Amino acid sequence: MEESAPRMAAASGDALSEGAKTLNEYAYQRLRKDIISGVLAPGSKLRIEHLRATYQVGSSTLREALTLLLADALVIAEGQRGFWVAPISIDDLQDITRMRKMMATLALRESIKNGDDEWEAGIVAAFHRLSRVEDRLAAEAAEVADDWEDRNREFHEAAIAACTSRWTRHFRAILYSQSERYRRFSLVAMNGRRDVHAEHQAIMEATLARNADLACRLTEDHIDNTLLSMTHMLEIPVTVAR
Amino acid sequence: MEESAPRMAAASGDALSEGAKTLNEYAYQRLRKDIISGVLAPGSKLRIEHLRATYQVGSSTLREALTLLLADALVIAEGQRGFWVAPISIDDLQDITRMRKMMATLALRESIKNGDDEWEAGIVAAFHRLSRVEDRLAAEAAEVADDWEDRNREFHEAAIAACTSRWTRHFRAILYSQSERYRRFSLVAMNGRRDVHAEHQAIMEATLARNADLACRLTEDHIDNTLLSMTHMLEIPVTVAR
DNA sequence: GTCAAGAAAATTATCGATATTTTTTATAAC
DNA sequence: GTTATAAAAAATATCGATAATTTTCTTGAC
Repeated sequence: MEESAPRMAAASGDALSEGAKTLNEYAYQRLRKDIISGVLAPGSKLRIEHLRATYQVGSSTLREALTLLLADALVIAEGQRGFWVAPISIDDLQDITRMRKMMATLALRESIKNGDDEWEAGIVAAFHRLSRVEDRLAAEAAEVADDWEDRNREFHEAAIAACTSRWTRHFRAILYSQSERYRRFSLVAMNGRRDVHAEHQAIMEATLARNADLACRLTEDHIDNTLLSMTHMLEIPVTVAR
Repeated sequence: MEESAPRMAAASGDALSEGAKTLNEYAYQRLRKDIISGVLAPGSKLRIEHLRATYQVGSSTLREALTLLLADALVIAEGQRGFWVAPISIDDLQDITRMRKMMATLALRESIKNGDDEWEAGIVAAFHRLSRVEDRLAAEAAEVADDWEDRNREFHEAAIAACTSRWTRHFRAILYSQSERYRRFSLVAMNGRRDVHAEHQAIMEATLARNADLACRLTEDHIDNTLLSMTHMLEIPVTVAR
C-alpha cells in the first residue's frame, strides 16, 4: 500500500525534519541537504512534479522551498522556465574562497574582541563534539560524514558567535554553505592528506588566547586548503590570492 | 465595476510590471518598491489575505514573492506566524554602511583593474542620465524621486560593472537596496546639504583616471554621508568606523 | 482587577486542479 | 538533409478551497 503523505511532516518523528515548523521548511532542509551532498547534481533541472513525488509535498509548498534556496544561491530560477541546481565551477570556488576568507576573518576578529566567558565555553564544547566524531571518521567514514559536517559547522559558528555584525555573519553563512558543496566533492581526497583536527585545534587555541592576527591567518589557511585540495583533485593549477 | 485581476500582469502595459515575466515577479517588484519607499512600514505585519486584495494575486503566488524578498532581507518570516517587513534601526544602518563600503570599494577596485572601453562608456552614459534627472530634482522633487533612485543605482552599477567577482557584486547589491530604504527617510533632509552631483562626478573622474585609491576613498565618503545625514536627522551621535 | 481556560475568529500553510507557456515531436516544403 | 510550421506533450505558474495553527475574545473563578 502507498505510504500516505505527511500533512505535517515536521510533527512526525522523522529525523530529517528535526526543527522544521512547517512542511515548507522541511522540504527546504531536505532539498538543501540533497543539493549540498550532491544527490541533486549541479546544473540539473529541478522538475516540480518529480520532486513533488519525491518529497511528498504540494507544488506550491515545493516552489516556496525552492524559492527559499534561491537566497542561498544553491538554486537558480528563470521565469516560465523553472528551477535548476546552481552549477559549480573552479572560478566560482575561487571567488567563494576569497570572499569567505574575508567574511570569516572579519567575523572572527570581532568575535575575539567581544567574546565573553560563555562564548569561550561554546567554542571548547563545539571542538570537543567535533573531536569525538572525528575519532569515528576513519573507521566508518560514510556513516558519520553528515555528523562531521554538522559539527564542523557548529565549531566554526561557535568561534564567531560573538560577532555583532549580523551582515558579516549572514554573508559568512551563505559562503560557508556554498563551499560545503565543493568540500563534499573533495572529502575523500582530502582525508589523510591534511590534519584538519590539528588545524581546528590551532584555530581554537589562538582564538581563546585572543590572538586575532594568528587566529585569522590560521583560518585563512584552513579555508585555502579546501580550494587547494579541490583543485588538486582536478589537477588544475591555481593561485591563491592573499 | 470591479477591475478584473491580471492573469498575466507582466504582459499588460502596466509600467510597474516592466520586465516581469511572471505574476510572481510582478508581485515581488511591487512589494519591493513599497517596502523600500516606506509605503509598507518597517516592522509591519504582511497579512496574506490583505496583500492578496491589494496586489491582485493568489495566495501561493504572493507567498512566493514574499519568500523571494527574504533573500533581500527586506522581509522576515517565522513559521506558522507569517511575514513582516524587516525592521530598521540605527545599529543596523551602521552595520550596513560598514559592510557596504567594503563591498563597494572591493567591486570598484576590481572594476578599475579590469574595465575596458565599453565599461568606461557605460559609466559616462549613466552619469549623463543621472545628471539629467538631477536637473529636474529641485523643481519637481516628488515626481522624479523614483527616477533619481533608478539612475543613481544604474550609475553606481555601471562603475562596478567590470568586477568579475559575482559574490562581491551580489552582496553589494543586497546592501545597496538595504541602504536605499534608509536613504528614502533622509532624502529631504539630505537635499541641499550635500552636493551629491559633485560627489558622483568626482567618483567618475577618479574611476576613469584609474585612480583606484582616490575613487575608493570618495566612494567611502559618499556612502558615509548617507549614514551621517540619517543620524543627523535623528540627532543621534555616531562614530564612522574606518 | 487578574488570571486561566475554553470558544470563536482570524490567519497561515497546504493542496491539487486548471490555465498558460515552453519544449518536443511530427509533418511538409525546399 | 535542413529549415519552417503546426500539433501534441510536458512542464511551469496560478488560483481558490480547505486544513491546521495562532490570536483574540468571552466567560468564570479567585
